[in-house]
Amino acid sequence: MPKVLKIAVPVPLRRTFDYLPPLSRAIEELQPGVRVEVPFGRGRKIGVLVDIAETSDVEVERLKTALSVLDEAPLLSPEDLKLLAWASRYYHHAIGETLASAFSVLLRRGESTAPEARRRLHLANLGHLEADTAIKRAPRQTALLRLLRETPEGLPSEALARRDGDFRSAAEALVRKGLALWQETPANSWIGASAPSAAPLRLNADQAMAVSAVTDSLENYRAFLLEGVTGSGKTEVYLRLAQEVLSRGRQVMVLLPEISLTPQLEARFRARISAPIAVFHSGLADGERRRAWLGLQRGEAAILLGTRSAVFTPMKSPGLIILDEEHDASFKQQDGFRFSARDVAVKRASLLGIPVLLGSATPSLESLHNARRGRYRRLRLTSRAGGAAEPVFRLLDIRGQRMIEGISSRLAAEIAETLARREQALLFVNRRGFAPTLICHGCGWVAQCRRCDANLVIHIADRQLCCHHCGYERALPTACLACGDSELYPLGLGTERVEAALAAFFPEARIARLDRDSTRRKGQLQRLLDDIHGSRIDILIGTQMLAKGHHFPGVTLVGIVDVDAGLYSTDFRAGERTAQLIMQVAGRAGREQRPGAVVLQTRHPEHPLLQTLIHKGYSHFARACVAEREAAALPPFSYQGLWRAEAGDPEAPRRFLTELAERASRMSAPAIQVLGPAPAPLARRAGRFRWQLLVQSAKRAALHAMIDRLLDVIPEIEEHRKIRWSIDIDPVDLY
DNA sequence: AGCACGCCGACT
DNA sequence: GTCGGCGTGCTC
Repeated sequence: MPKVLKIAVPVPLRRTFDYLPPLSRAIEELQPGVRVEVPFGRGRKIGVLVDIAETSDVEVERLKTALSVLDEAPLLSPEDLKLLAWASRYYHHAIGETLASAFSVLLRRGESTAPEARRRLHLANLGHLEADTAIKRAPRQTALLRLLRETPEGLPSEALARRDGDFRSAAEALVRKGLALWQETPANSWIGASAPSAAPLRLNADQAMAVSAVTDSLENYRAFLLEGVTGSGKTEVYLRLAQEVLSRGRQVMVLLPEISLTPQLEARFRARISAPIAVFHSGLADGERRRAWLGLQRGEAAILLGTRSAVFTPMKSPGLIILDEEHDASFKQQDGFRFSARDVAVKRASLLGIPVLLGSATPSLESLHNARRGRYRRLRLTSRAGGAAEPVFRLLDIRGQRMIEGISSRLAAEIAETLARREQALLFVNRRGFAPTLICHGCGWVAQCRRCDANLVIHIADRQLCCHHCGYERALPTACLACGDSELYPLGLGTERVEAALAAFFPEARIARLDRDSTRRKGQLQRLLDDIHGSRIDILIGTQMLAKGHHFPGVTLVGIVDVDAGLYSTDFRAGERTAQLIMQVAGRAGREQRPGAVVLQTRHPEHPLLQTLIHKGYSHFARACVAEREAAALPPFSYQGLWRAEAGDPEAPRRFLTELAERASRMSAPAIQVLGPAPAPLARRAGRFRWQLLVQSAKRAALHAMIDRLLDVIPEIEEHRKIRWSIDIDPVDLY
């Protein structure tokens, strides 16, 4: 029997496939972690060699021979493979797809790792002089020449094939005429490497303590929870540690919840660190992404800056993982491979024997609990660096108050005072659009989405009704679609409506809105942020986007227009999230020397969440919340897996999950609770009916064993083909 | 997931 | 008589 290659093929199947070694390469040279092209079905696929075995469960005559090995040396190290195998098992996700997620797109497609020659097109001396008239009959060449005159650094060759036209032949024509010339750049030259321009800041006692605690354990696995309010100087701690790790010749991985936060952090890292930084941002072309990926894999790039999908990127010699805003739900992937980048980061650090640092002003209850059990070491930054004052919270009881478009007169007065002091105000409204509902005064009809169980949201700017769940859009009707009455009213508040109201209140003020709609186009967010920093904005209205990371030093008043929306929800995590949101929004105020005020409009000023949070602080609130979770045996005191199922047939998902639940109960595992099936929170979305089944246990191993057994019996369930199902481990969105 | 095979309805 | 609907089964 010849040796057998165990290949993870990128298909949604929970097993590897066996192949005979290719004829081209001696088996002794093969190592797990190389990409292998294999015949699969009637096509070919790029898989990853995960193991070399003596025998196969498949008869040898049925085995196909691998076509070729794509890499000289493994692209994934044994530690990478171990991490990915763990993730595949833990999240019950197909091994081939799990492994594929570690590669950049081009490498996944089987393209070469050989560094491509990089060329830039530059203006030749002649090009400076030549009048455009000489080539006026060639509009492409004229346009390109003009572009080259505006870009002294030259144009990369890959930028010539653009969406607005292919300029490659025009480029060659200009080169032939001596107006332009190609310049080669070495493939491994990093655009990122730069001379540091900023000096390190002085550390306060807390920061110094945190830096030394992590430094002391750089040679071992250790998880740290770095707790510090906005402005307490977490970034400075990250920078010091990064420098220390780099000085030991190792790499640093830095993960952030979302891409809009990378430019700020990137700028701070670049100002202080001269080593090459590989940033994974959404604007990266496939080729650039491969270059960054290979730079990290080969150890040419020293720092990785990215979002959750970067957590699996192979690195040659990682020495530290930093994950900022660890409480943020966007670290959890919400479709397909539903992993938590935070939990994967911790696992990766433990497999590598290196420290991981989780930072947050408002740590998740999971992490606080881990700290309390001694699994994480807690590090606290108690004072605001630079001596800025803590914001002052004020509950604004709006019961019986006269409200105009959701704004009480007292809030309006506070905004007026802020503007009079020539300071900035920030208003948080957790919904984009004008109003979440359109209702008919004549008959009570409400505009609903035809395909979802949701109301249509009014968007005044483009005079449309939009479904925020399926993307459905229609023109704003002028009369009721049910009774024809023309008295239609917007119900509820969105950012657009608050913006319009404030524009009427404060006609002189410069008002800006920051939400997904106003920042859709590239560069718009940056422009808005620049305007805020440049004091060209007086009042800023925005959604969640405002709450994350951005610093607004000129803001001294923060208003939360409707805090009650977050207080009463069926999701057991709603309280935690609301508290985090309040603290995060509050963190935008009172930077630098001016104290900030946070005003919360509420009809429930006595609500325990608000009282505890505001008078005793987040830590206190979190402790109370953890106690409640313990009493109710909810996470982090139990572990959950959520089975989601959806189909066009309204009853099929329920029947499917009921069958699954019955099989689970027949398996008689006493440590397991099966809850449901229940309709999903949005029971109908984009025309599909959705149900879910919660599997819960205080014992993690028992939960996973049960899920594995259920996965095995799914093919026996009659309707399993009609249903699109998925399993979500450690779900963060239950309802 | 793809992709083919296969067996029943409306068309050149 | 065919084109094509998507149910079923398989991928080493």
